[in-house]
Amino acid sequence: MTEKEVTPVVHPVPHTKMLIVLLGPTGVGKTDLSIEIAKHFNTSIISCDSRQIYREMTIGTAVPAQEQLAVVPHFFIRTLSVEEYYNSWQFELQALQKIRELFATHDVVVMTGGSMLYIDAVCKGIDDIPTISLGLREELMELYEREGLEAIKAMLKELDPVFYQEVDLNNAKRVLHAVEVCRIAGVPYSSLRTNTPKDRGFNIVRIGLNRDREELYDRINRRVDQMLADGLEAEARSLYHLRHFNALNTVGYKEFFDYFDGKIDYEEAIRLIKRNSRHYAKKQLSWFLRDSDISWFASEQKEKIIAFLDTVQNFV
RNA sequence: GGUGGCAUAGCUCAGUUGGUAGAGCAAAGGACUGAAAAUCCUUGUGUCCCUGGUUCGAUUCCAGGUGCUACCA
Repeated sequence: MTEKEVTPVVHPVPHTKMLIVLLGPTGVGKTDLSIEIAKHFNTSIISCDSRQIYREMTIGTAVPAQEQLAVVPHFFIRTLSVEEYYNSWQFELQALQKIRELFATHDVVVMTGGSMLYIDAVCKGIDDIPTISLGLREELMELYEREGLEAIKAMLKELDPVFYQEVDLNNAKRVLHAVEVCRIAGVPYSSLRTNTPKDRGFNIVRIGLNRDREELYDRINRRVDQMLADGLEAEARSLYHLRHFNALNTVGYKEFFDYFDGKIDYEEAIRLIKRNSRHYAKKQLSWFLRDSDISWFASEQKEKIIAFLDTVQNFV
């Protein structure tokens, strides 16, 4: 306490544990490297992937192979059914709990994946917001379908004029969600948004993996061809009856559903799966690149990355 | 070899009755806190094949060349 009087700045408790977050666009090569890193530090892997978490989807989500999963313990892979509701906040809670559990016996834990919001949820935290009831969601959805976005916008303007100014008013999902929160919480959504990262009590090192754009796209295209050879169409067909679940609003499946419905032909479905995967990769890069806390490496710099992580750990 | 057609964005092509151009696809950039592989926004890309000629002005008309293509030999 006397030290505090000398230095007015309160020093955070030195963290002795380190979470390595390996991130990057889809198809860049995160899976292989994450296993190497986990082996190097003799630890486990937290998967941070909003689709690999569903057990019914395997081919289309590029889940690590059985052999790879056997090398290092993986968590949050194929643990949920596509019929279950899930969101980034739940992931934040569960992943954090698992990470802390692992820290009891490990100094380092590896997290890898490409789900941007899920990564941020774990690293920075998501604001406390009451859980939305499915009843309200349906009620507002109905209103939206009956009276259009204008009606929902008008509600938001009334409930939360501050957020109304900030939000992308063309984005129905955002507007709808804000109204949901206001209705459930009884206060404006904007008043619940703190925009302050939470301290996790451990160090976080974020490694961004990237590679030449053309090469990345080529890998993505070829990976889709491999998925097709592995039976993606049959997998999609087996999930067709569950297509209305949000989990199946996923690249690789939704295009096949349109094909099954006769809306597009087979060639078009394949073309769209490839294109949408490329667009997804681009979108991920947009999100990650604006984050100045990420240390970027080219995908082939494996030794350099591990050396970098060793240095960071020794510093810790 | 002969005759015709074509040559414009990364691709497929449209167009300019002569005033340096536009669609689709591909692509690029961005937003994002409880649906996120979701959802939403923005953007164009150019020696109009080359060289001459006519013209105030040619991507457009004319001639020659080159390339591709079709048919005939």
